[in-house]
Amino acid sequence: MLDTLDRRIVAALERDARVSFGDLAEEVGLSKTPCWKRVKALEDAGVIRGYSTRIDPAAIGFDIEAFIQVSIDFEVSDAFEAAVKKHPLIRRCYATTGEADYLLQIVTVDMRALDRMLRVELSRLPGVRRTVTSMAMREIKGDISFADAAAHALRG
Amino acid sequence: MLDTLDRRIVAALERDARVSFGDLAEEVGLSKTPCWKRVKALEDAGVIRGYSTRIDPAAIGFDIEAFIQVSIDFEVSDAFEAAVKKHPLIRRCYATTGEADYLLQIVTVDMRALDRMLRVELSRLPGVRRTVTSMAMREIKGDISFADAAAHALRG
DNA sequence: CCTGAAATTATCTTAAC
DNA sequence: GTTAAGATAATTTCAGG
Repeated sequence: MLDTLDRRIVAALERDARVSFGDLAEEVGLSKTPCWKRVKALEDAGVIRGYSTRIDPAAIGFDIEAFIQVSIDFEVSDAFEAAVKKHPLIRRCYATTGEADYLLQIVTVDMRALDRMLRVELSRLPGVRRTVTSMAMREIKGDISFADAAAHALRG
Repeated sequence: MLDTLDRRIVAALERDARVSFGDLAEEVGLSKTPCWKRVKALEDAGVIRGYSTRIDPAAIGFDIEAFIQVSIDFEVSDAFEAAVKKHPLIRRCYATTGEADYLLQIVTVDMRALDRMLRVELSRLPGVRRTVTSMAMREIKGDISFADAAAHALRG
């Protein structure tokens, strides 16, 4: 699995995906060449899936976030999942155990748009039987460092 | 708000945060300098919060993901939230409306670690009264393009 | 598997238009 | 907004520990 140096590299890249190899190497205590090689190896191994940009939803007008538990007819689960992937306001979706079949996280600009999203768009996705909505009032924690998680898992 | 070019820039940066300004400019139909200026402006405006690396949890051994609805004593909500922020296995946390007070997303390496996480660690966080756990069996959709979401919100 | 240096190529950033 | 140019950085290669 990841050794200490890999975890340092991953942690640094999670913090700032655009750090230069020079700075990254210095930060993790390597010289540039092996640092570069490790990053490439992590990319090839699929540990690093890509580099992305964190956008502030509120800064572009998405003031409403909500979680929606969705129960469906499983005969049309493929069509449901395809529709979920296509819908721009559905931020994340997981198939879950428990009372509902899926957990969705969505964004909208306001309550009016949330109403429209639930009443008009979501309810008409393939197979949707029942939805239970919970508003996200505040984000306490956005995304963890998987490098820190890995270090914790090793210890504990 | 964001104009068409800004949205194209954001969409491209969400796909690949390490794209060169040369390629980015070509992709969005600008020359390098105005493209670079727009990116800086988006950073200064807080639209771009930073650049991060997508890690595959499964590739580093985190085979279990779960959502946990947590109800707490609100007198100790600050301590609870501080503990959540510190815990490496808590991936995300939102304060929510509904039956529970918070929704947590956690990762663990296996079921044994999940049991430990729930029974030993989570239950001992400040103020925790009740937890309801749901396993994430499969990720249907990871993270949206906020640029696409913004374009959708404008249209509809 | 590491270091260090050197050469090439690409990219960033600023300045002038 | 464009084009152009100097400063920086990325990437590859190689000799050596």
